[in-house]
Amino acid sequence: MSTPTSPIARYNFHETEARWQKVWDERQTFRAVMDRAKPKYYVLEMFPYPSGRIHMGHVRNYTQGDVIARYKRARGFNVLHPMGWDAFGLPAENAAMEKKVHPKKWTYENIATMKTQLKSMGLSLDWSRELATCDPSYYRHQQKMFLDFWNAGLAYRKEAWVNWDPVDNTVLANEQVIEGKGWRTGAPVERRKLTQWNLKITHFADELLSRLDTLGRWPEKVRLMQANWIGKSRGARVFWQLTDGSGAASSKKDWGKLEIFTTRPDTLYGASFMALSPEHPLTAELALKDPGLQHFIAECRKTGTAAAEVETAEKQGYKLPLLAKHPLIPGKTVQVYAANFVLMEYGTGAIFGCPGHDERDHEFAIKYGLPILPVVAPADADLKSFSVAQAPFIEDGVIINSDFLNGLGVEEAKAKVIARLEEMGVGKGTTQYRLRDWLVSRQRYWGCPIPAIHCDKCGVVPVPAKDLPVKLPDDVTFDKPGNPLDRHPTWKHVDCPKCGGKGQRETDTFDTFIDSSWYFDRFTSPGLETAPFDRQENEYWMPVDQYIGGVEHAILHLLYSRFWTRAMREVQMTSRDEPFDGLFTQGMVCHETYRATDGTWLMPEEIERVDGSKVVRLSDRTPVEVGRSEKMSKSKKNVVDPDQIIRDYGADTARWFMLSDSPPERDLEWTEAGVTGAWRFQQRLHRIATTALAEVPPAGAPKPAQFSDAATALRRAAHKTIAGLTADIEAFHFNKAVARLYELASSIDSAKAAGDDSLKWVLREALEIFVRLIGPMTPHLAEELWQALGHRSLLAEQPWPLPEDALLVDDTVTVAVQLNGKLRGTIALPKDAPKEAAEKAALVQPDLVRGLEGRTPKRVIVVPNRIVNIVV
RNA sequence: GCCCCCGUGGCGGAAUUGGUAGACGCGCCUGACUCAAAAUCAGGUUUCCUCACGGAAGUGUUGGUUCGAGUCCGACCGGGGGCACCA
Repeated sequence: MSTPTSPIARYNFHETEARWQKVWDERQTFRAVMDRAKPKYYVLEMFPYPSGRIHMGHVRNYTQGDVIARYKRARGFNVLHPMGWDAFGLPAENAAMEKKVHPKKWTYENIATMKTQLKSMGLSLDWSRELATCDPSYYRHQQKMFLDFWNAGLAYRKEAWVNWDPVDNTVLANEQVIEGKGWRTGAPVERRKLTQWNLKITHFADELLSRLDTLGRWPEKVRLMQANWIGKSRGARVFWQLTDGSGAASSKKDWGKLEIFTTRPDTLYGASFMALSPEHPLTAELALKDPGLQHFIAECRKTGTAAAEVETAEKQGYKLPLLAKHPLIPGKTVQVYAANFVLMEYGTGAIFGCPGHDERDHEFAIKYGLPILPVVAPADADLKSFSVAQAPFIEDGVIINSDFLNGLGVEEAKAKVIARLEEMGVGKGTTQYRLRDWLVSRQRYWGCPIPAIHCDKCGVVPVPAKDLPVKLPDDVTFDKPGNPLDRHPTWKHVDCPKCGGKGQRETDTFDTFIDSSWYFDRFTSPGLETAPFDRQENEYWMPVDQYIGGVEHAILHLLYSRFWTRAMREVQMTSRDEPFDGLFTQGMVCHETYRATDGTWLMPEEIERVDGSKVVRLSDRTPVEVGRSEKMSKSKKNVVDPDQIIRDYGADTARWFMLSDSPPERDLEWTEAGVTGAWRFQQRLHRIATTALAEVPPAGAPKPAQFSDAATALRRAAHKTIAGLTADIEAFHFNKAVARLYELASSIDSAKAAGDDSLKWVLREALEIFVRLIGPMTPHLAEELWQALGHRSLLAEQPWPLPEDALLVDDTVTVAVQLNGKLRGTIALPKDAPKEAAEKAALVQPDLVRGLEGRTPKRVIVVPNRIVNIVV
């Protein structure tokens, strides 16, 4: 990579960028102070994990946020734009094991490095509010909130089958298992039965779902993903009386009622079997005396949860010595099975099988030779030939073979059967959610300690508030796998706060997603020791007006944060429901991949393009295979270091490139050509401005009474750019904003003022507008030019320019003339010319006349200021 | 399997409510400057026919609605994302 240089390139970005960063810093330009007289605007980008160095994804994310922050500041808002560190997490522990460096040291060193890097980008951040989640002054409040939630019944311990990541040696929340694999390690998760801490996110399931509709400034896609994740289903619980089906006449045991959940109570008359989850308590009870069942349960457990395995896994059942009495058909009983496809975590862990109208039940019934009765038929079906023997019918239709439901539609039948079940006391209409409670225990060291103490006598006891924070011990070892806290010689041994007897600290730590579920609240009062935040400050600044981050957090982080806010509301810490008013999800930064002949991946700087198309390896000139553009990742080496780009081209160039061309929500391809293009434009701008400056009148020169045509044209261009660009920034159309700025730059560049004094004045006006408009995007260059224009103030503190409305509309418009909808030519008309005039002018347009070939128009359609269509 | 999004020049992408398709940038071509190169500046650049004027076709394919479709509707093809034995 080489820096393009030229004798004309006088703009020294190195010196300039450092100088203005220092000025902003010293003058605390971006410090946010509560001021009720001013409207506030809270801009936040998802805070980084301090992994070592910033990457291009950060550069893109923070550039976008900074454009908004600087723009809103110019619009008169009191802007809060803070930065912090999502500092707990496994990579720190992995580094400890691999590099023998303490996680704390590793983390804080990374923070220092990355802070320097972020500062070199010239971001308008209020660094006085910086926080790190691994700091006890942060997590003490988190521990306190957890105790409050616990007290309010929102946190609890439960033994359950959980997802275990065998590589990271910890449990994972449901949201952290992607296609049956751990979200970080990609290792297939294992099932383990453990007692773990959970947060009751399901308590808010309905609200988390219904409130999505009110998040108007969130991407539709994210709301949809959350809605699917919460997964609301309407249906019924139905109670089936169990009886002994073993054939033993003497058995008198009362097996009680089996509760099942179904979304299709309308198909109850088609029931042919019952199925229990292998993990269902009743299955376990029966297994005690049945080695065959024990074996079956063990086999089911072996099958992984990976998508591929589940897809191919055959339906397996184990016949239990039980029959279930049909709640609606007197005298009818069906066989009860344990079945591998029934999930314990959903509904009641038990189902009724209706093979006629469910694919899984159908497959099961075929395998075990169970009856398949149709109870729903298509409205137009011939009932004599209609059959579900080959395949289930799962669409809407008309109920048949179902007594009092016959003839009804599916939805009507559902309502009617639920009413009947409730009447008879054998069922109940219910709503079921797919969402599970949030499992927050992690068997790891580098996280926030869970403030609980286990006592043999008192059970699990909360750590008293006065003893917070429960600090992580520093003296831990990483020489063995497992949780260093658990094997620490002294840390966990404490007295029970309740009885004073011997107790043991909880050695699990919190899921780090808790840390990021309230940091935006902490930014409103970062130094406060007595509480997570000051209520007044919090109510002034929150909610976040614009949140920006990757779509990969569409469910995890965003859903957890929405939950945490509600949990805080439940314990009267806030009255707010939602933390993020506006959300924008930015695309990834991609780059081509390169492979050497031996198959190894190559870094972009290890290759060279020859003759435009051929690519060779720099070191030995061997050919290189160019792969498609993919997300920058260390494993494929297609990464470009932001530091190097900023060093070679400057922060403004990096920022400008990030905003150009690609719409911000889409993936961006990083190319060398694109960067040099952005760099050249910075140089060109500086040249255009300094050249024009030689001609323009001084700042504050009186406005001319009259403008020449050329001057008016440039004024129009400049003022239209203000209006267009303002709308573009509001709509996150940064690529279009950039295109407008290119156009205005060209207009300024081509304006030749020689002898035209009004144009000279306009040249200054246009330059001033231009410099203000690029301020949010390339702040250093803008500040430099602002000063060159003769201002002593800081551009960062200047208001946004407003367009003169009169200059936004043209006197004449170009109207297209069409013949049968095809363009023939154009005519110039005064704006808002009457329809008759437009029609008259169009009918004599030469290209149209030729196209008409003497035919008479049948009809003429006139769209004012746009089009005249002549139909023959 | 279910749900959702997207297909526009060589490339990234523009295109209010249906109303002049290809803004702007990159790349490429030609020219100017230069001993030369780089940089810079000027012009050109959807395809086909034509010296030109001009004309024809054209937004994944296909059918439809309309005076008029990149935009709306149907079917299909291709790419991407989410969920996934959720009863």
